[in-house]
Amino acid sequence: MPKAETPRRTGYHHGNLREVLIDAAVQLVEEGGPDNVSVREAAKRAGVSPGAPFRHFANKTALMTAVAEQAMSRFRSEITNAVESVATDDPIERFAAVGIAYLRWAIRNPTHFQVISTRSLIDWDSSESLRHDNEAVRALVEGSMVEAQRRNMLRSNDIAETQIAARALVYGLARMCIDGHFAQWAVAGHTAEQTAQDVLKHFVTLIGNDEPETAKKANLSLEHPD
Amino acid sequence: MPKAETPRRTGYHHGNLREVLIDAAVQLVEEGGPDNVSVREAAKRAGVSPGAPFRHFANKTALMTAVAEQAMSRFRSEITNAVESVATDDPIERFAAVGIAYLRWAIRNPTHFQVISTRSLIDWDSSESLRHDNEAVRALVEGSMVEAQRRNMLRSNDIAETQIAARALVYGLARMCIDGHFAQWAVAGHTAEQTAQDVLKHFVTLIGNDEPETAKKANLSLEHPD
DNA sequence: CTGGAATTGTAAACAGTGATTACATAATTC
DNA sequence: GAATTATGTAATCACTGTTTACAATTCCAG
Repeated sequence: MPKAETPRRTGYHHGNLREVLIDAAVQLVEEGGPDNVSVREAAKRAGVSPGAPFRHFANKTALMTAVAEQAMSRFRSEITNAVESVATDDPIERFAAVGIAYLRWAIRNPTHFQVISTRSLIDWDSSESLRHDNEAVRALVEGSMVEAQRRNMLRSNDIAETQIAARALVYGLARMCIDGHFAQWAVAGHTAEQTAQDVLKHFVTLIGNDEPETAKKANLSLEHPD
Repeated sequence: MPKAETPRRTGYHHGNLREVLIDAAVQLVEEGGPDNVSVREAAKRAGVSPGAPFRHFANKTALMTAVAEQAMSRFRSEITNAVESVATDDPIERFAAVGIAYLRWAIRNPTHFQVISTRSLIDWDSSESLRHDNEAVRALVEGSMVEAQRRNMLRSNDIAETQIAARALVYGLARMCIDGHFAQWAVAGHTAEQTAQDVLKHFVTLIGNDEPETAKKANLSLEHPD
């Protein structure tokens, strides 16, 4: 990732400070998680005095919210791209694609996922863009769910509950990974990402109307998931 | 809750400082979440100098770990009590009881649930008691799962994946509540706790071998769960 | 008992934090 | 070109976790 932080105009005024501060904060998040971010360090990396950031962000939370907006935008892109590049129009497969892309991004960008999902770090309500991107993902899930029901592909007709269950499952898997509840998984030969995908697919067959394929006896040799 | 903080021996030595500090930290967690805890404030409330706590805890994380141990112990108690007071020996009902007790505790003690589930706050690996209590809950789930499979009550034979899905679902529901992903739920007439329970029961019927009761059309009128 | 050792408190300091204020400089606009 | 506005600096405040040197207390062996 080439940093877009060429401080074009040199001199007293930075000319680009807002974006450079966000970039610095992103970098700090990547280096050591959300707790590693400090306004002062971001200012230092931008080559500016400790008070300068407060001309562009009301407080630290506002800076973190800007970081979250950027992360959320990429998160959404990855998911929408994934579901658009799915060949079939089978709604359940499309739903699975959303979940897989979701988990993939969360597990590969754990610190950023933490930023967008931990509401105490950011000012969720004040950000139009955050709500908008989040709603887009939610609508994607709901759309495939409704279509699946229309085609009578679901086991239960209560798609509201199925949908919440789906979101909770995916969110739970993602957070269990980033919160470190899965220490043993990698050891067992499967990566966290692979395991999470398997569990998601398992769930997808559970909600489906078809009888599940005669249960694979290969027990995945997952021993003691936390 | 009567505080157990009568500083028995007055004078230079406190005599009870370790426990009083934990109590103060617990109080601070209840007042404003984990971020509201500061070692100095805990010391002040214990009537002691800012450096004193470090005679009993190597660092702030160690103090938070002690808080987590207390919370985890109560969390486990509530769950084991709930499952023991379940009349039937139906393993699926017992499994559901675990999940319901889990969600009940998490939603009613959100800040403490945050402490025990956010690994960056505590030193999970160093605490025998945390791992022990956690393992007890996990074993409870696994036990009912294995028994359910033995009685051929499960739709899938892959109980490893079903079990992880169950944990992820419950953890996801709990965290979505405490992370504030459910703002609208309470508005819709149902409490978060009730909704989470419904979704859990929905999941339980999904993993079961029986055909689900002809889908309740009452759509819960949940509009836009985040 | 007594006296040294271990325990557990204090006081002061350090570096780091978010945030505010008064002020200076640069860019913008009339 | 002058006034206004935007955006930087420097200094400062209150607060944080943590460490250090020191003092008071308790404990245990002789």
